[in-house]
Amino acid sequence: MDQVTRPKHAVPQPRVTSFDVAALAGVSQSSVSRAFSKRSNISEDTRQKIFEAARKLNYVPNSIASSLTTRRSNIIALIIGDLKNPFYVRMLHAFSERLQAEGRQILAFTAGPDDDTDAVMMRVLQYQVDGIIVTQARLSMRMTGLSHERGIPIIFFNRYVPGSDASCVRCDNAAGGRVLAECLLRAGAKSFAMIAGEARATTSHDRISGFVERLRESGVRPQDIETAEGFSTYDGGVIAIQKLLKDRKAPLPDALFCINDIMAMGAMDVMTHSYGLSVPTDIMVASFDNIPESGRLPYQLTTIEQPLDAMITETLKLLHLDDPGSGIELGLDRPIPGPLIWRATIPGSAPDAATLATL
Amino acid sequence: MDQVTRPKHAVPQPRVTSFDVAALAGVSQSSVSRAFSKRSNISEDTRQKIFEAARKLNYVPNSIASSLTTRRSNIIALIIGDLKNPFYVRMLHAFSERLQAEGRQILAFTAGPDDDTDAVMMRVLQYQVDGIIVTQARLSMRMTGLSHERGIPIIFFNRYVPGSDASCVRCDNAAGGRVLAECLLRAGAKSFAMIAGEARATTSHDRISGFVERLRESGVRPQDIETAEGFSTYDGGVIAIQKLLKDRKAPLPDALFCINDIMAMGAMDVMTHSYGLSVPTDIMVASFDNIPESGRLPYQLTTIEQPLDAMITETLKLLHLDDPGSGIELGLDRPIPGPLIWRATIPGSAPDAATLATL
DNA sequence: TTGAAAGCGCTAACAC
DNA sequence: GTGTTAGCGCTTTCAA
Repeated sequence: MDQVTRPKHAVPQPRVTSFDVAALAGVSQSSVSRAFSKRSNISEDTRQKIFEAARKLNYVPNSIASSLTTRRSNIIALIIGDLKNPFYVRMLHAFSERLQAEGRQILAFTAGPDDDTDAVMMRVLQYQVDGIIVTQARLSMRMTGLSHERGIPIIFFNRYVPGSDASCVRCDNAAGGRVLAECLLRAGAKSFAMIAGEARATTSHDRISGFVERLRESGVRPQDIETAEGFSTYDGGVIAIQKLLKDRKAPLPDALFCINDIMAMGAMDVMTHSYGLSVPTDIMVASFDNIPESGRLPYQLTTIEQPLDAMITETLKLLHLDDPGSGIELGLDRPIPGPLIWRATIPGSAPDAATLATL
Repeated sequence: MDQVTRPKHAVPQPRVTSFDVAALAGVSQSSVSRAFSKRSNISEDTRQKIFEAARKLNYVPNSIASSLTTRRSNIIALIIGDLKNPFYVRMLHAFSERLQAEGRQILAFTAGPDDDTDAVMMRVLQYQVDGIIVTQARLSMRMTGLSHERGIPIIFFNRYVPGSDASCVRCDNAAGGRVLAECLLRAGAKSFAMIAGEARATTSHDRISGFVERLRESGVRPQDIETAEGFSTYDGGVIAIQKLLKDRKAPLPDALFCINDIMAMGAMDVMTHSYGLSVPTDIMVASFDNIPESGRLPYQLTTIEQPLDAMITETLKLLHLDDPGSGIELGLDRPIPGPLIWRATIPGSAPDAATLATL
């Protein structure tokens, strides 16, 4: 009775291999292999016989072993910076579902801004992944080269690295910036504040430059455009708006442009709760991403949606997962337009599509 | 000049193997293997010689091949339901960092509530992972059995499956529920509403039962405790509070207990923006998780923190990643107490630790 | 400390 | 359509 109090342990069984299944089914081992692989010459009859034997033995093919011979692991590496921005969470989830549906899985690698990305890449290469998706992190040319030499394609997702030989799939950020500027202008805004992300981030840079470009075209003077940096996080948005508002003598700008929703949320929370400001009455707000949070009651953000599904489709296309022999195209850039999501942070109604198209 | 307009393609190079390195370094292939493996008998001299050759050839050990012989992949499967709740995002990120620091990676598997979890598990087993962490999904006994037979431990994270032979690491939900009840009681609450999660979720069940238990002990009558179900999502919280408040004739309950922060946020947004209610003046709120969002200006939730770091440490301990031969202990349950995070949704100040300890 | 050789479990020619 | 056989790139005895 003593046994009951001791923790129970599982007893590991010897591994069941395709040889065991072959023996039980009375066929050769290679037939077992054929039975479990798509489009291979095997009679339905023996296949069933094999499946039956496999079921009896609880046989599961060893994908590690098969990767070794086929040189395909069906694993895609996803190098992710951090998950503070819900957009990247959505992205991760969507990639995982899409890939899993086609029999592949995501191997997650984290690379913070302070981490040695090259070291992480070496780890990635060890795992013999079929492709690499990089968000937020930056990669040295040496590393992209090593990866490409091995036939492993790299896609920068939502991050454009000028001069890199890795390809890039991203939202058309500059175009979105122009659209948002136009919306604000039409709603009557004359003076502007912007909360940018990290200066090095191309995403931030492109959104800002499209936005400012359109403003300039409409005759807005440089002194009517203020900027603060928000590091693309909620807390960064909070800090940036405080810098903009604290001890302010000048009148409030008419409109605030945040380069992503999460910073807009931080900024709005501060304006609403610490300064008693109303949006859009006191100040209009526009941003980017259309994360799920942006539609919630306290925010109702007018924003440019990142066309996630289209971006993922394009990424998977560039990855050429199904015909690895085709060679890796280098340095492709795929900007995808994102739709305007009109909500409540800009007064009035959305410009019609025709108008926006001419931008 | 025509070439310039054609897309450039990377030319795949033949793979560099340990044999190539051995040849260049003038040693045997097995020495190369030794050089790259921890604690192995090799002179520092030849090791350096080999590293040098490896560097010249850009050699990276093939971990797929090594997994085949060692039967260890250094890959941990993480089966995740969905990422709508930020708590699971934090968890994913924290696991990934902790594992990566010790030379392992996460292979992500998604299993929605409608997916066939057993089919997902078969996929997991193919990849020869060293361990499996399951959140949100439920697993059949057959599958846990198959995994354990293969020597692959399974840990349910933040999910207790009574009777399962897989072990479980979780927050002590019932204790947290009691603490929150006590806080609300001390703040003067006499009537209560609760927003529960899915009925089948043990997490929700335990939090609710601890909460109600304490209420009963203090003489609160059953008719003074209302319940609505919120499916553990933001939108679910919104719907639940609307059901509770719409066409309400009875007076408002004194306090609202939500079994997680994300639903509390949905409920608060509705109460604030649609009903003009103030927290905690009109109604107190308490919840669970301490996700980063819960500390933001519009919420300031008083909540029980899920002790994520401790939970992860315990999970890694139960996984026995470093001594796989030790056998898998079955059916362990590790409830870990979560600290009370006192903010602004309950008036007054927090009960002292001594008081809470006696609960 | 080092090298030779036998696998790990599977796929893919190649014969039959 | 099926079986035989030679690897895939590595780790790990076993001898030297």
